[in-house]
Order: sequence, then C-alpha cells, then structure tokens
Amino acid sequence: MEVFDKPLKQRTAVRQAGLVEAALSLAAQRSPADITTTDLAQAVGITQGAVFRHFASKEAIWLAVLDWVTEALMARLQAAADTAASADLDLVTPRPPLGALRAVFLAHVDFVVANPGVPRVIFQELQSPGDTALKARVRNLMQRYRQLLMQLLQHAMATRAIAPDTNLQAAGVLFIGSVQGLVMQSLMSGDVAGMTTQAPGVFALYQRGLQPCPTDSEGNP
Amino acid sequence: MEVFDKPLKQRTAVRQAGLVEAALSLAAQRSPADITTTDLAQAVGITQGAVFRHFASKEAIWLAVLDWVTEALMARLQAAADTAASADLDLVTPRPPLGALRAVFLAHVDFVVANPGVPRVIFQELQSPGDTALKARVRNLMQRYRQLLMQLLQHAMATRAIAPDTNLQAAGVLFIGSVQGLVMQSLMSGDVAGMTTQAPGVFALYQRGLQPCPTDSEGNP
DNA sequence: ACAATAAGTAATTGATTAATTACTTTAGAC
DNA sequence: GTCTAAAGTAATTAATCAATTACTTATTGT
Repeated sequence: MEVFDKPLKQRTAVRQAGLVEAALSLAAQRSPADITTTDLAQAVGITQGAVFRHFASKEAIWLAVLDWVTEALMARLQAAADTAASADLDLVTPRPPLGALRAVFLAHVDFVVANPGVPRVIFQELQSPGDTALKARVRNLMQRYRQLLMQLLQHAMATRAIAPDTNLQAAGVLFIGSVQGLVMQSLMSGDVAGMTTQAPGVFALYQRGLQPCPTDSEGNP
Repeated sequence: MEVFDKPLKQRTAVRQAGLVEAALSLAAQRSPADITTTDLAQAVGITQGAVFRHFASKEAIWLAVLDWVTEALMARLQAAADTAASADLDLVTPRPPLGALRAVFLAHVDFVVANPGVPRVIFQELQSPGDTALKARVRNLMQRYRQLLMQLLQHAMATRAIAPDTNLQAAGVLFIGSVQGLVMQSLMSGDVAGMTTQAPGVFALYQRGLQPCPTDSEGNP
C-alpha cells in the first residue's frame, strides 16, 4: 500500500523525464504525429497548460525523446560490442566469428522490443523534409550508429573474420536494413516480440554474406 | 504553344487520377501527414471544396494512392521476375545465379527512385495502430510481395541456386530489409538517386548469404 | 438547341490543438 | 513559521483543416 503521497508538484527535471517516458510509451501504440500535449499531460497527471512549464514547445519534447533514445541505445550497443570484444581476448575458449556484430545486432533488437515506440518516432522524424532540428537528431543517431558499425566491420576484416573483398559500406547498409526488415514486419503484425524469435535467423544469413567460405582446414572431424 | 484549352471541368476519373498523382508527388517532398486537401486541390488546379466531388473523404484519397502503388509496383516486380525467368530458359548463355531475385531487387529500387513518395506513404500508414483500412492496404501489398519472393526463393532452392539449409523466412525478411536499408539512407540524405548506385553492392552481399559455397567444380581455369 | 447532370466555386462550420494568460497553490530555503 | 519561486490550474486564443452548403457554370447526350 502506498503510504507516502507523491507531491502534486514535481520539479521540472522530474516532469521532463516523465513526459519523455510518456511520449515514448504512447508512441508504442499510436503514431507520434497524433499524440497531443493533452495526451501527454494526462499520462503524467497534470493539465495541458502545465506541460509548457517544462518544455518550451511540443517540438522540444520530441527533441528530448530523441536525445534519450540516442543515449540509451548507443550505450547498450557499445556495451554489447565491448562485452563481445573482451570475450575475443580469451584465446582459450573458441570465439564465434563476428561475435561483436552479432551482439550489437541482438542488442538493437532487444532495445526495440523493450521500447516499441522507438521505430515509430524515428520514422516520424525521417518523414519531415530538409533540415529540421528533429531530423538532425535522427541523423546524429544514425551517424554514431554507422561509426560503431564501421569500426566493428573494419576490425573483422583486419582479423580476417570477413572476406577481404567485402564492400564495407554495403555491409553497413545491409546491417541496418536487416534490423529494419524485422521492425517493419513487427509494425505490420503488431507482434513486437516476434522480432526476438526471428532475429538469430536473419543475422545468420547476414553473417554468411560476409564470411569467407569455410575451407576444410577449419577442421571437420 | 498550347492551342487547345483544357476544359475547366474534368471527369471524376480524370480528377481522381490527378489527385492521386499529386498526392504521391507531394509526398516525395514532405510528410503525407501534413499534405492538406488544400494542397492537393491547388496541385490539380481546383478549389479545396471541389476535392470532395471526387473523393468522399481524405482517407479515400490515400486508399486510392495505395491501390495505385500496389498495382504499379507489383506489375513491375512481376515483369522483372518473368523476364529473368525466361532468360533462365536459355540454356546456352550462362545465366547469373539468383537472376530473378536480383532483377526484382533492382526493379524495386528503380520504382522507389522513380516514385520517391512511396516510402513516405508506406511508413505513414504503418504508424497507425490496429486495423485501419489504410493499414490493411499496406498489409495486402506486403502480402503479395512476400508471396512473389517466396516463390522465387523456393524455385532457387529447388534448382540448388541457394544453399539447401537456407532459412527461407529469414531470407524474405532480409530481402525486404535490404531495400529498406537503402530507403532509410536516402530518406536521411535526401539523395534518392544514390540508391541506384549502392543497390548492386548491397544485393551482392545478400546473394552471398544465400548461395552455397562455390567449389572448384565450378571451373576456374 | 437545350435540359440535365456533373463539376466547380466561395463561404461557412465545427472540431482540434499548441500555446498563452491571469490567477492560485504548493514546496522548500532561510 | 513564512516568504518566494516554481509548479499547477482553468479558461481563452488563434490557427488550421476536413467536410458541408448554397449556389453557379460548364459539358454532354439526345
């Protein structure tokens, strides 16, 4: 039982976090374009006008949402990459090839499953033309994503984990696309969790496109 | 010089086609969500109210757009598949492996380049939750797309053009995703034509994920 | 030639919604 | 305790936009 009444008035920082969370949460169910400030206010338990005590405009809310997503997603992806890379240093246990890429792939899928509103927000902002502030945020996210990817791909090529003639730029596009394929399917079926099931199979195919052909020197008994 | 005045009044069928074209054309530049009936009216040279002489509602316009897209896209993809398949029958000229899949892939990319509004419209309708009429149209398009894909994949497997242990469902998801990856990039850079450049490289990687490893029996001189 | 019908206009309606305003209340520093 | 700044409310504003209405004009079949 809740004994302590939470105060009616909350600090701006708290409300901002609440509104960002509400925005992402509502975006999981409907299009971000028709989430109104009234919806957001209601979700956090204040009136519509009060929203503007904490954000200068509605756009500012989505900017904050994108900032949150960027930080949260990149942190998880980087962590996944680092963990897999440290496993690489263990020279005793046989490591899976492209382990880091696989870890990042699965971490991305997990993140989307845990935050189903994210793709909708991204797609929403990609729609706008030219150089809005919101689109710049999305571009920044993609830029950092691509940077991480290229780093992993280059390392994989240097350690001969992928074929030396691989088109790395195409490999990057295909990686992002493979996640998008899963996302699109989930958006249509409404079954976000299904992504988790299909993810390994899709990555396995992606992996086969990069790897050098295994020769018999790999040692089949 | 235009000698024949086009009549001020046009038949509903003509106006419908004009409005659909205008909608797709405007969607190439901005989000479909903020294309107003006034915009559409202006694009075809009538007043806002006149739009509703030809469509019962704004939603009906987007339904017609999706119908047009479905028919046009599927016709082109089917044609590409058929052409490639008939080339397969020529047993003299050496055929490229997965030629039909490649033809469909490139035809899809060409279609998007020629109709840059299409991805925006699709993304827009995917946003809406549940089972709106518009989303049903998108689902129908994807259904037909998947059917064509699976047909080609199964044929490829039957003719041993792809590895026998290939996960066909994952192959379908990855195929669609590989196009989506290109589309997303173009949406961010604004450079739709760049898709054409990158498409072959991306498909080559996709192909490598499916094909059985070439053995020396393939005949290197 | 001439209704009849389909297509067009201009103006209006009603609903929605982001943002503002004038005022009230609460929390917390002193 | 009390005073103040921050947070909240309720009501209003101004803009936008899909759809309707009453009325006008052009095209077309007979």
